[in-house]
Amino acid sequence: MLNYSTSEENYIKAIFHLQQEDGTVTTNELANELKTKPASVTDMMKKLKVKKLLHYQPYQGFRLSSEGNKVALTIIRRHRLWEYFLAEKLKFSWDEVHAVAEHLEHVSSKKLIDKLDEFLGFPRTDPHGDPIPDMNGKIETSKQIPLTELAANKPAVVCHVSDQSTEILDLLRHKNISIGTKLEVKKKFDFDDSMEVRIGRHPAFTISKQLAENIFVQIT
Amino acid sequence: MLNYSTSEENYIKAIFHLQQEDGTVTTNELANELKTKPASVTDMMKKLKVKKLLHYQPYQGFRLSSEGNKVALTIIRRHRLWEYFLAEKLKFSWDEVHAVAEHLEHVSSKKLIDKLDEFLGFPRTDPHGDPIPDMNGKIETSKQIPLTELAANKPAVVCHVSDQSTEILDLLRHKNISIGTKLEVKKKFDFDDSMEVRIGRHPAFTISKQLAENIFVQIT
DNA sequence: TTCTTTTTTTAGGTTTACCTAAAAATATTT
DNA sequence: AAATATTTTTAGGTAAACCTAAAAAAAGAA
Repeated sequence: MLNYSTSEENYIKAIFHLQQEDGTVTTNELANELKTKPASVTDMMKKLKVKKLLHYQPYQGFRLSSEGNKVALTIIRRHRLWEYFLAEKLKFSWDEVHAVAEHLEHVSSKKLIDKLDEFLGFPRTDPHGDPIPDMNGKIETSKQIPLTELAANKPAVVCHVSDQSTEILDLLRHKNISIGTKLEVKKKFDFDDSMEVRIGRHPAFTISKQLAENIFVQIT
Repeated sequence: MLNYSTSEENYIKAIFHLQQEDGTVTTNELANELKTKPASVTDMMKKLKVKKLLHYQPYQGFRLSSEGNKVALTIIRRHRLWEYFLAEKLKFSWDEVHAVAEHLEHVSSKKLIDKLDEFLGFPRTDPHGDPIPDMNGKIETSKQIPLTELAANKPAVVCHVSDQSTEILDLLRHKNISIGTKLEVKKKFDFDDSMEVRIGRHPAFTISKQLAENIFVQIT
């Protein structure tokens, strides 16, 4: 696998994430995600097309080629392993790891990453509950659903929080929810889409629609 | 302290190292060290002068300002802590750490480096025996002398090897010399400046002038 | 000291990754 | 379907960090 610039890597990673939801990604979506201008996106798309990392016809949006996907997965592997390292070994808090990992992920030595993986004991998920691709780019695809879609009285475990702001962390800490928390939805209110949630034998409490949308769980 | 580009950091680091020997650094020396062209060096010197990181009058060579020195020491701190991490935790061999640390050193989070330092147990030297600056940029200045200058029968400990090629590593391994090895010079031969060296109670063996020049020791 | 060589700087060009503004293509409304 | 709005691309420009070639300054030799 060739080496790519930090900028190219950031584009590839962003496309990978956006196409999980959309299938195909548009110029504006990508410009917005990367806080850059549509014209810059078009420039880069031409370059990545020449490098055969993505499929792109002008005005038609784009998606990664299989080579592009492979590249994306190695970047995500680096990112998540560094996040795990920062949280687990250096005791960074949950909401601090992302920003630092954004920089570390661009150091591209394969040997470094594989040895780091080994040193960390081959962790399967990062501190946000996202799965870490293995050496071959294989990634666990567990069916994560937002809390809004969890049926009532189904026991589930929190595996991911999509928003990573300090504000949401604060709220989650207050409600005693973190990755690995086992919970059940007891009741949903159609009026404002809020819900009553219960952790173990504790008394149930209320969660807003906005919060529930950002909490992802796996049914247990 | 401000943030500097990877390129700026590499220039600052190179000047720092060169001025240890020379006091003042010339355009050609620096171009040679960084494998770039003299014209590029002049460009960068102008920029670093504006940023007040160095003293520079056209045609007069340059040296770092006190601010420049501070910056250099934080980069060296990052580099050597990462080298220590790679060797100690990830089990990289001695001659592999440098190349990877060259990339990691440009990740500029102060918190990352201070936490890494703590995680590693505040090591005082990197795997090559070079001292690691502390959080305030203080660096141990132990009088390291090349083996060529060590008087006969003075016990000393190997603290540094200046050349870091695979070839020298190979030779050192064969002779059983590494950082921390305690040795004594038994005899010097003026004809070719070779010397007889003895490690502990083992039989003495010969070291060439070229090798001795690259081995640095501290008297114990 | 003057001439020659070496070193350093200037002038002008390239590439990467951005940008703005305008043109072209596509989508949406009426 | 035509008009309008939005999205995307093109055209042309900027800054960083490099380059080559030529000019200027400094150093060394005759």
